[in-house]
Parts: sequence; structure tokens; C-alpha cells
Amino acid sequence: MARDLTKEKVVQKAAELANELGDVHQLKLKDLAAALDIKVPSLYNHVKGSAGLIDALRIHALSELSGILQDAMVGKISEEALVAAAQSYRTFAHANPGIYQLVIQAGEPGSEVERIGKNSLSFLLLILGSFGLQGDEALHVVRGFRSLLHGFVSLELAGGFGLDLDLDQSFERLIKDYISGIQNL
Amino acid sequence: MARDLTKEKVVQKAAELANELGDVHQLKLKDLAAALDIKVPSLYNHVKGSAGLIDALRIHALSELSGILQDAMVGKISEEALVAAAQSYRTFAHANPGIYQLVIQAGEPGSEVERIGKNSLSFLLLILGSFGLQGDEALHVVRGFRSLLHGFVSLELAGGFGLDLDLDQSFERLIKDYISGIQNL
DNA sequence: ATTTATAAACTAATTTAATTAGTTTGTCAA
DNA sequence: TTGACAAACTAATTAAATTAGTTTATAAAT
Repeated sequence: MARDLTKEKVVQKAAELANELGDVHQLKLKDLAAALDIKVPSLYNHVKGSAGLIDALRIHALSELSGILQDAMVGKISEEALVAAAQSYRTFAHANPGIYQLVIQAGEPGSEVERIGKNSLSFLLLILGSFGLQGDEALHVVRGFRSLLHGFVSLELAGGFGLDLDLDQSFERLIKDYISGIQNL
Repeated sequence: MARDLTKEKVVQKAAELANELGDVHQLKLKDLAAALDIKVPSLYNHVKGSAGLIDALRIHALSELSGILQDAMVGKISEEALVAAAQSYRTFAHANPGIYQLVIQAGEPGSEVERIGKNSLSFLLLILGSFGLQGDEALHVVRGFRSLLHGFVSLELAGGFGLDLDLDQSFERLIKDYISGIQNL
């Protein structure tokens, strides 16, 4: 046999399909195999079943998000950098509604996921330094910032906001209020 | 046949099992039926399959959360009321790790879920009034507050916080910073 | 040019879960 | 005592994931 199918192509296609479906758990191996024009058991040559596919998609999603955030922040400081990061985070979620949910889990010590997470963390800590935040102070704020980003976008993706009220404005206001809050120590 | 099994008992048991498992989607009808000492198809006399069970659990969870929040806020104003609501929200999530995730979806117009949501919303708007927030301003802040609560507790439940740093402190700090932020209009 | 090893496909069979159809049975009310 | 209904049951179907074992195409080694 030997077509030019690789793990990367399998994961890429799975990400596309999951994003079309809006939820990675809606994607069945049957659908993925069909899209790749192979039979289901052949997928096992590339990923360790559905659990292995999810793991691979998590790394795929995290790498992408991490890159996007760093691109958004590079060359900026303090408020401008945080606002740019927030906007990019939300844009990533909108563009990846199916796999977004995979980025929230912290990695096991020593894992690829942990490595990517630490990388983004150190970038954010650099920015928070420009606010005068250091040590545990800064770490608490990173947790807070992540919480509000994840909370907003996950509610948005889940259809959690029922009111007829502009979402962009709500998001902008949330980020502004929080940044304002961390400045009044 | 006719044992004294009711829909309420089915849902109650399902909630218990889901919370033990930590994720409602890990709960299989087989396990629920076994815990109730009936066969799987008999569950269909009480709920419309697994989708119907999820719907019922969502209403169960939302009602409980809504009651808890109102109890926490009643008789308090401004910052004190918001802090109490935040603590209760997080406590609810810790006590209900399996079904917590069901509370984030807004209800269809006319649904029970929408009714409960509107009820909690009006309560929160009352509190925000004591901050001088009204109209769309207040609605944006309700969205923000919900976002940070949901973001923090869902990251916490999903094992999203990897660092060895006190979670209670992170949460307290987040709430304080946000409340501080909405006061500097 | 032929053989051989390997990766990647395949078919077939199993397991688990949810669902539907159709049947039985116990309780309560007429 | 009969008749109706709710709630249980068994049996069969469907969907999905997985595992085992087999085939085949390519590419390297003789």
C-alpha cells in the first residue's frame, strides 16, 4: 500500500473536521477515515486510537495557540501586549471551535504539553514584569488572565451567552476592567 | 412491576454517580441502571435516553446553583455580595465536578433553563445596581463576572492549573482585582 | 533482477453502549 | 373481578472503537 499519508496529515484533517463539527468529540473515527479515504483500522497505523488522536490534537492546538500568542505579544509591553494577547486568544478560539477545548489541560511533568505551556507562561511573565508584577503575584495574575480568557471564549463557543448584546464589547470591557484592576494593587 | 422509582430519583442518582466520576459523559446508562437495580431499557420509562438524562441533569444542576447563589447574595450588597456569590459558585463546582459543566449553556427561549438563568441574572443586576451599574453596562459586567467564575473553576476542575501555587489565593485575587476594575469606570 | 523486510493498508471478529420493538406484570380504579 | 396503565422485562439492532491476523506495495540488500 503506502500512500503518502502521515500522522501530521491525519491530525491536520482531524482538526479540520473537528472544527467543522464544532466539537472534537463529535468527530468519529469512521468520518476521519472516510475523509482520508482509508478504513478505520488503518488509522491505528498513525495514532493510538481515539485517545491517541485527542492527544495529538491537543499538542497541535496548543502549539498553534502558543505561536499565535507569542506573535501577538512580541514587541509590545504592558497593557498593549495583554490586549493583543487577549484578542489573539479569542480569535484562535473562533477559528478552532472544535479543538479549542483541548488547550485547557496542563501537561504531565515532562510532557510536550507541559513544555509548550511553560513557554507561553514565561512569555506572559515577561509582560507582567512591565506592570511591576513579580513572583507569586505575577503567577496569580497569569491564572486570572487565563481564567477570564477561557471563561469568556468557552461560554461564547458553548452558546452560553443568551442576551442580545454585542459580544466584542463585552470582551473588550472585561479585559479593560481586569487590566485596570491589576494596576490598582 | 411498579417500584417507587421516579424521574427525580433517577436524576438524583445520576448526579451522584456523575459527580463521583467527575464527568457526566463518563456515566453510562449501564452504570446508572445497575445502581438503580433495573435494566438499561427501563431507564427510558423515566428519561428520554442519554440526551434526555443530560437535559434533566442540566436543569437539576442549574436549579441547585441558582438557589445557592441567591442564598449567598441575599441580604448583602456591592462587593460583599459579589464575593459571596463567587465563593458559592466555586463551592458548587467543587461539590459537583461531574455535572458542573452542564450549567454553562443558555436556555432556548421559553425553556426551563432560560427561566432559571433569567432569575439569577435579575438577582445579579440588583447587586450591580449597588455599584451604580445599569443597563448595558451592567449586562457587560454580568458577562464578565460569569466568564471569570466559569473560567477559573473549569480550569481548576479540568486540571488546567499546573503550578504549585495556592488556588484559593489565586481565586480571591482574581475576584478582588475584577471588582476593583469595575469600580474604576 | 530478485529477494526480503517493513510500513501501511486490508478484512474479519469482538466488545461496549445506546436504542427500539414488542411483551409481561403488578397495581389501582371502575 | 376485570380492565387499563405504568413500568418493568427480553430480544434484536445499530453505531463505534478496538484487536487480531493477513495482504501488499515500496524500497533496500543481495
